[in-house]
Amino acid sequence: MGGTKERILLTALRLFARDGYEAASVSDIAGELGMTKGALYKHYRNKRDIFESILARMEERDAEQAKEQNLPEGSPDEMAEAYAAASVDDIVEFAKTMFLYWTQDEFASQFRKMLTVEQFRSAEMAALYQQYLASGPLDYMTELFASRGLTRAREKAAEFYAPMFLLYSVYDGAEDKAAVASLADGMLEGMRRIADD
Amino acid sequence: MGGTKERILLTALRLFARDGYEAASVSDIAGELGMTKGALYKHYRNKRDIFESILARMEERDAEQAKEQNLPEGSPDEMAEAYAAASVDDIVEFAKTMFLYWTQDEFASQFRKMLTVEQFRSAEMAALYQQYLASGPLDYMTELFASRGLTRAREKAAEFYAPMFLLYSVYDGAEDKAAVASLADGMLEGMRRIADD
DNA sequence: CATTATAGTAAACGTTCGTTTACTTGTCAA
DNA sequence: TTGACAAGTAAACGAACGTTTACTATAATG
Repeated sequence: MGGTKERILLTALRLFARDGYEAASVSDIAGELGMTKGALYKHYRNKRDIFESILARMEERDAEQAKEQNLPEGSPDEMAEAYAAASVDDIVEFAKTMFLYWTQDEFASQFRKMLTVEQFRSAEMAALYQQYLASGPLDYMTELFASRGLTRAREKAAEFYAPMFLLYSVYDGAEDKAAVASLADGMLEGMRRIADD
Repeated sequence: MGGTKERILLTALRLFARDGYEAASVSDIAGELGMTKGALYKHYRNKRDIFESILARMEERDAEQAKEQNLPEGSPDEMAEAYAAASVDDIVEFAKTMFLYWTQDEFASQFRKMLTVEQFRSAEMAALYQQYLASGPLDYMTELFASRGLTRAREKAAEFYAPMFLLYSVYDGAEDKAAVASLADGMLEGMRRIADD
């Protein structure tokens, strides 16, 4: 008894992220793990089952991570309180953590790529992509700024989040990934002045 | 003799953008066009030939578009001259045109989505994605600001281009696309102050 | 009018797909 | 020691894949 089921999950995620769900075959996944495809079916009912386990895993991780941050995921009332209490430094720190999470964390990084390549295939995938990576974080940061009573909250949120979002893509294509990471860090440092108007 | 070859190209692009190259089948493409897959082979040698015709088409369009703008694509010397001559208003206008192009123009919009979903499959696709949509435009705008003698050119370029880049994705997932387009317009208007430091 | 080219169909080719089946092995509990 | 279970293999299944072939209808050309 080993972490075979886990290894299947991670390998499938990596191939789904690179090739897309349809183009990544069950044989490919099994081949990468040095086993035959028949063995996969001892651990998952079918290919779709692996995919949905990945989505479920991300949901778990997301819930855990929200608990570790003090920035909340709870009821509207709780959120409003925590928003108002958040300093600009808190927000910058939150953004840095978020960038490192989606670029450095192996699972999150591959999951982000998978959502990127699957987003146009169904309304469900489009919604998840928006929620995790596009309008979701943007709306979140808009609330963050609005609750602090700042004007032009939406524009500020975009000015704040957009560079991070762009740097995800630049990071993915970069040879020197460390350089992009430090560029992102410097950029976020510079962001502290956005809220000072 | 009709525009059958052209209709195949556009339909294939739409399906490659939605499903990815591998997952979009020759039968799917033919089915959308109300013909059998055998007919496709009277116009293209094989599936890959359709894909490469799409890439070639984008290259043509890109060259034409560069000619229509007065912002150049030529030798380093020409570029430096034109950069220095470009006013901030020119840059804002260029950015607006660019946003409309990648969201409203049918071919460009689908091509952008196709690159997005194919970018992790090969180094060639990764390079094209970077060139057309990520580090390419970012480097271009960095040069634009640097040639005008502005400090922090890279940061300014990112502040300028990043919101556009984010809004591509928000636009794709939006129900009210007109609202996102006008948000983008307002945001670019606000960008005129970036260069005033 | 006969011929040639074009653009289509229908069917078949060999390969790969996701999935199932029959069988083998090792481990561990009764 | 035996028997059940877990985790693997190899082979087969039908369906779908990209591609090729043989054939048909239509229209332009000598």
